[in-house]
Amino acid sequence: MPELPDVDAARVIARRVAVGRRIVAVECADDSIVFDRMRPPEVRRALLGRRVLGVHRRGKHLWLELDRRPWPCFHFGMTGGFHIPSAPGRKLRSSRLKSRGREWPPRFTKLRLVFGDGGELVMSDARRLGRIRLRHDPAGEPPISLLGFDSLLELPSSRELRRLLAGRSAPIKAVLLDQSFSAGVGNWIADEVLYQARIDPRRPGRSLSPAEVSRLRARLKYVMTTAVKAGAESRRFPPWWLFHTRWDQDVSARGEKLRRATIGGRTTAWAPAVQQ
DNA sequence: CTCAGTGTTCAGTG
DNA sequence: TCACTGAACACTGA
Repeated sequence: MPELPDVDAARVIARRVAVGRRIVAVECADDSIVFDRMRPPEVRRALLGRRVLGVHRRGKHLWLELDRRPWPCFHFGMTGGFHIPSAPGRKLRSSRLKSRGREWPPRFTKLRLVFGDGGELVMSDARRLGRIRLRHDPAGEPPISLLGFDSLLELPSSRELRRLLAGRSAPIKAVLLDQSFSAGVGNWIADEVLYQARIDPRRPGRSLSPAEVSRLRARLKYVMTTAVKAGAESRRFPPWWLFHTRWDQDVSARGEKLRRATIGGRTTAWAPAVQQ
């Protein structure tokens, strides 16, 4: 699920159900990997009885602001995410919905928060690469303090971006995936941005011309804002985006032949005819 | 059974 | 010390 647009959608959901409410019950899986060596009692002690004052995001990290520290911080890894109970359906149409999709709490629930008004927020994670941590100053402590600029909210100027890229010999795709460079860029967004900026993902970061850096910046801003606006609902992305064909087609929607290779440790799709 | 996967971290290397 | 690379992590689903 999670690239920055998905995480921002989770932020909006959490804001709606949690802000202004008090946590009246906490269920916590005994999973010292996802909880980063914490045990359930420590988690419960920090959260139970607290009021939620806000929800914050930086890059792909989220945290809840409570009326007392420490605060819970969430990272979704590859398969984590927030869930809320589905709206009370009119008629529960028999077996189909029961087995899949609508079970509550969801399979792989790691943390379940119940609020004073009866609302709930669950963090689940099948693959267990996500993390839940407690921090007294989330933005000031690792891992969030180690992030680079937020790719949605604080894009540097082209000039600054050129400076940041100057020392980078890794492929530009790998640089974009580096969260200490541009926080929030994930695999498909890196490919999308490079496709739209017409830059070969294998190019060393430092080899980009000023014009290319400007295009990169503009397309990063455009892809992020568009994807966030769409609420991470990919059906609403413009039809010509690489996104729609990058996993399973030989050509882009515009008819350009696609090539795939591992770059920066990830499967990368690009259109050599238009990306140099 | 095998393999890839929307992400990060760590060890080893230059 | 820094930057880079690739393996490891843990599990699902095709």
